[in-house]
Amino acid sequence: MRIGELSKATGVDVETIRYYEKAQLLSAPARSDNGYRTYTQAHLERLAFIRHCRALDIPLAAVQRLLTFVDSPQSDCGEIDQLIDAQLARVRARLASMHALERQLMALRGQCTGPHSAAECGILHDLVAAAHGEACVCHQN
Amino acid sequence: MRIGELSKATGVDVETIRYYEKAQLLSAPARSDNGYRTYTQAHLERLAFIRHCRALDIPLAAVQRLLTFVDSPQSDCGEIDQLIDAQLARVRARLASMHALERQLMALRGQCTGPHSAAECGILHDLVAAAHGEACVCHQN
DNA sequence: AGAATCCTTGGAGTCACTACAGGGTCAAGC
DNA sequence: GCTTGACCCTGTAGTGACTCCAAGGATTCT
Repeated sequence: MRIGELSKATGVDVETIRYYEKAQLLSAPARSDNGYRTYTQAHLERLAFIRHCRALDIPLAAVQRLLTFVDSPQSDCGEIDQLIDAQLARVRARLASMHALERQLMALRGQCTGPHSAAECGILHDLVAAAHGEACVCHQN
Repeated sequence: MRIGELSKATGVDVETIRYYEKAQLLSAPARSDNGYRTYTQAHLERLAFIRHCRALDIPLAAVQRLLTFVDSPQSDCGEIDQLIDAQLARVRARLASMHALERQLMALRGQCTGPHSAAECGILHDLVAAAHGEACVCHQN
């Protein structure tokens, strides 16, 4: 299978596949006489594994760790749990701060209703007030 | 005020302040005889404004647009509204995908309960199954 | 005087790609 | 045989918003 076919089969961009090879996530495939990469079914599965992990927003370094577990099935799975837990914690922390952000932006957006000049804009006023250390609607609590 | 004092006054890293100057967000300050940057109160306020926007996760390019409105109070504020709306939309889109992510990771985490080998690990099993195109707990729906 | 702290510049590293530039290879059609 | 177009190769640079470091000069404290 050439790189274009692998790309179509997995939906992963050709450049991204080459990037994974350089980043040592995908083993370098055999080359045909003309220098083209020739992939096997094993490569396809490994790539699908990587993309599935990435769909879960797992960093590439953690994906690499997970791949070593795929390759050594006898090892203890404790670190796998830890990796997923860490990822869950990251996602939850980000989620909480994004919720706060949404509230803050909504409060800020509420400061400006109709069309008028920047000088009269409640949003800008609020952002400038915050810069003076004064209270702002978005960071009141 | 020297850069270290500005840094302490605002809680912004010295390197970040220099970065803002290079990125044209903060105007280049005067220099004292020894070449040290000398900041004014106006710089401090501008920096506080930038950081407040960044706390709302507004991209630096958008912050730069906002700063031009601070400098020209007579202009129409329509674009300000648009900027905040765009930011709110970005945050909400990210929020939705992060919620989905949390659900997926929780389902995946539920596959592994006790300590055992990687070969028996439900998490790894699920990730590999997904790589084979089979159903996985995390992307069932 | 020496040490610690501060300041300067410039460049590289982070993450996970993405986008070229400048070439080589191959199959189909004329 | 030649052109066209799709594919492939390598290597490098860019993205955003910093962060870190090296190598040196200035200032301040003891």
